[in-house]
Amino acid sequence: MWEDLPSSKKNEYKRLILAFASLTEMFAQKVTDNVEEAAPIINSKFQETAFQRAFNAYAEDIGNTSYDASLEHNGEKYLVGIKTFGISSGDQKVAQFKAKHDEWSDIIDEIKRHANDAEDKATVDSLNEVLYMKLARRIAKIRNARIDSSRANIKGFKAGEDDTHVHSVYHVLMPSSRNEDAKIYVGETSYDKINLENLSILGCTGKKNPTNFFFTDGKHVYKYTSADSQLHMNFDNRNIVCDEWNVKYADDAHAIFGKIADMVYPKSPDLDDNSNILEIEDDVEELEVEDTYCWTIWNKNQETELFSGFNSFLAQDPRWEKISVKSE
DNA sequence: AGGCGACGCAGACTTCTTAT
DNA sequence: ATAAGAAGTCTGCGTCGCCT
Repeated sequence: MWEDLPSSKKNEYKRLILAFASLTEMFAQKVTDNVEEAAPIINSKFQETAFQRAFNAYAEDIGNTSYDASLEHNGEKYLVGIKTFGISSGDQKVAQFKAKHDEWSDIIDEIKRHANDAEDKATVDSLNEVLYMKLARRIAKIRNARIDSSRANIKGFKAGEDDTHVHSVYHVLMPSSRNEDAKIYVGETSYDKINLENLSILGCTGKKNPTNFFFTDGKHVYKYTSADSQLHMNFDNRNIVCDEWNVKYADDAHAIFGKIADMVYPKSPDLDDNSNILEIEDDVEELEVEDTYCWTIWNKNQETELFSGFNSFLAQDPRWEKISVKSE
């Protein structure tokens, strides 16, 4: 998809994303002295709207659909899953099956029991191979059903089941890590149904976690973690890069936010106008005085001085002469 | 050898939407 | 109205490797 999209739109997208990233200083928690060390910030919600705006795409992430956006270009239709994660991060969550947690708990329990007797990871894997496959098939079926229903519900255009001009892709932005040159990598990989015909089990993630395991359909490597019923996918980050943007950090991100504040909440001239403030005050309901207290502030000779500790600053004011004359 | 930081995993939390 | 499910995000903790 990416290489086929018009560069003018890609540039607009890039501009928006880099604008946000340039303000990283304001979001980086741990790098205060040297901003250059920070990893560029991408906000995923911002990314979604920026993408939709730049490419005139339709927002699809309504009602828990699998795809975030859809767009059409030169007769080709794209269903797009949008993600952000660090260039050196690991597997990403792609789906969740909480509703199936109870239904699958028997299988999970059995996997655990097998693992208890096992000496090492290899034994866990071989003892559970069949169960892993059983789960993997169920996971794949549900995942595929969701993708199908999302396709059917696509609002942007009619996507026929056998339409060869419909492509589904993951479009991801991957910020560089800390202490690297600040960059954002654009990545793209296929977002297809899991191929049920070609499933193979790669084994558990570790001897201690027998209920979490890897499997593959030949196209992608998936991982299922039973505790939260989450399906993860390996995006092979470095190998799906199709573009690379250099990020420049703003000299004074703070000031930029200040300007935004001024634009959105302009200092109203009305508020500097006293009469207006009086008007506002008039709107406030008059409070009824229930009790009053007063006390005298006198000096050690029990005399009240013209200037006490509370208003002594007035004595220094050259205007006091005039004021005191007037009041007399 | 020991201390420290980076990293990755697992799982919990948040937000939104839909089902009941 | 309320609960439950889905996706997205955050965080604690263990591990590993590097530096002293």
